[in-house]
Amino acid sequence: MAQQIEIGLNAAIVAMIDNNPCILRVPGPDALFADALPSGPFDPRTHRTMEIGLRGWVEEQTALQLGHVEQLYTFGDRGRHQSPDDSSPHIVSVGYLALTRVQPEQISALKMAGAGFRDWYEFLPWEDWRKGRPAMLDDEILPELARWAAIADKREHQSKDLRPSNRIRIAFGLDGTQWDEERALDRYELMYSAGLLDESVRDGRYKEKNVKSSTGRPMDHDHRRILATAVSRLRAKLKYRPVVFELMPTDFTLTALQQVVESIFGRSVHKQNFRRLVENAKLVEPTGASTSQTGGRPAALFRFRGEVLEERPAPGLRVGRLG
Amino acid sequence: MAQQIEIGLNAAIVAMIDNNPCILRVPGPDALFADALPSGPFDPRTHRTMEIGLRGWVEEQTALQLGHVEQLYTFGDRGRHQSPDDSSPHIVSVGYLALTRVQPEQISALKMAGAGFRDWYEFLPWEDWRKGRPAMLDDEILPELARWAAIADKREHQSKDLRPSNRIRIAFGLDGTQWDEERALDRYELMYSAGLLDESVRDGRYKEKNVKSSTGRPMDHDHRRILATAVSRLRAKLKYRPVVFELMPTDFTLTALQQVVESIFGRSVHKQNFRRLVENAKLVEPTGASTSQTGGRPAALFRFRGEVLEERPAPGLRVGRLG
DNA sequence: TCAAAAGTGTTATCCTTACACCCATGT
DNA sequence: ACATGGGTGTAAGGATAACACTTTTGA
Repeated sequence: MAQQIEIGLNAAIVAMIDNNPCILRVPGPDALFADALPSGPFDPRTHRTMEIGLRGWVEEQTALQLGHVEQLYTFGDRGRHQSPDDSSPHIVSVGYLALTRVQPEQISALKMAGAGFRDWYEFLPWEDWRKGRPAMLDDEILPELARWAAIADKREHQSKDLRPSNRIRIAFGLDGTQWDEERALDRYELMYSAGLLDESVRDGRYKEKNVKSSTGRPMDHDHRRILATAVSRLRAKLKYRPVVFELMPTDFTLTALQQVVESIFGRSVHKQNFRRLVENAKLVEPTGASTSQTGGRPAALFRFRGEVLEERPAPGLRVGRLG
Repeated sequence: MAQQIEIGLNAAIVAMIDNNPCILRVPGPDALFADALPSGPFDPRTHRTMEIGLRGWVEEQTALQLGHVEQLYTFGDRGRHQSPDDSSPHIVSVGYLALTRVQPEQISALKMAGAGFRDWYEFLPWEDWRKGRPAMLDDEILPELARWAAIADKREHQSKDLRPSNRIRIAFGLDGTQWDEERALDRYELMYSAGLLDESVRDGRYKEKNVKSSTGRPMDHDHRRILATAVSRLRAKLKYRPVVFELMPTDFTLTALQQVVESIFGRSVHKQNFRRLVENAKLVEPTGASTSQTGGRPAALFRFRGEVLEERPAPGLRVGRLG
């Protein structure tokens, strides 16, 4: 009668390494195929809430101190990840985004345990526009998506949802519409549906991948989807909450702050406007010190001015268009 | 080893009745105490995804056609709703927001089954500013919140989160900060923590309610919290997605549209600016007909122009400040 | 003719965007 | 002196917010 289910908690744990956004990966059960996100069960007998449970096993297994933690989405994912030997007992999984800072010695400790941080753009390479529009979009992704859309449009021609070709146009910023970095999840899902990802094949949706070259590293289960959700959410959150600072050292230069923001958004931002924004929002204060580690003129050091949280209701980095 | 858990799906199903936002309520298990949100189990054997499961039992039990459905939040809520006879077996519950249209005959059918729609402001009366600032805020809620904050501030004085008095200031728009209709959830949670709600007492957090008069109808379990989440989410969503139209009849006057938007936001909006907004966004088109049902000059009828979905990436009603 | 609601035209202000130039240090 | 990155001032344009008045019906 009452259906019994097990809950899995999966975390996309983000830290900056050399001003690049990295996520913690562990070897997947099918280790040859793909990485996995760290995950653990939720046991309501030992943890009062799921977030406490998550913090518990993460800090226990990785010795990382988590800062901001945020629930992303819950899915009961039968139909996905049906490996023949279905060793995964949990049917419902809850995805989380977590932010942390990481020290070099922690990195080596993790490495010995087989885990480690990896640049999130290795999993989602089309999301990185910092060096301009990624060539793989026009070379591989968009042509194949267009081919798929032509078929899918017909199949869904009377659905009341948006037709695939339009979803693609909006998600990928085609004809007139512009690229919106927050739509990372939409892009992932379209590529999954169109058979452009290793996961599309693994889940039995396609016989073979519809594109020859790499479309980023795959992950176990839905983990890459969770990562795409985390990327979308973090990119959106930055604009109205000062969460970036949980990824920064206590003292930093404005350029370093800008680089971190750019690396998360996957695009460059306008230097002066960025600075004015940070200044007007009173998000930081000068420490008084400066550093000449950067080459060129020494840069003033700043720290996060935590009091903004108590002053303004939504202090974020509402960065504008391309820089 | 593997902890077995049951999943409950709870839906805040919203429909407009006489231009007021109403939610579907059913008699709670503890029927004398409070209403409940409709809820049902998730059985992965019969439903591929949780959303399909939800649509399934809702349409089966209520004969309502759901439009937009959106997951809100998942909580593993031990510690809440510990009724002495804990007859509720599920420990994890997933909250959903769903929009629907309802006909008079459906209302009577539901009434016979003991269910029915109720104005959501009966549950959250402090959220309705359409007739000005609700008196209960200054009469009851804010004084008691201030008293609680004085104590709670001390207890949490070294927490790195915001102190309660500041969370109150931001959530309720005190000194300089202005009321933000999207913070309905924050407000609910603060009132719950401060012992202002019947739920605070029922859950054993307080011996008695800290305020004599009514602070809105209580609900079972976390259901009023889910409702507050739904209100927040719908208010936010309206601004960047044209979901209002799922709550409107196919043909409507611009004033009716404005009233629906106002009733959801719980505040009035500026008439001309609202109209210009709707017009500029090309969200509607005239049907050609007009109605004189409204008293006064007949009003032109409009319908939703569904093509905007295919044209603009984020077509919503970015309504501005107070009208 | 008057009440009640529909419907329109215009201006001030601020925020976003874009532009180009000067400054301080290490080599 | 020159390369490198740090740091600033200012103006154009568009979106937002605020304003008050005219029009068409039913009673």
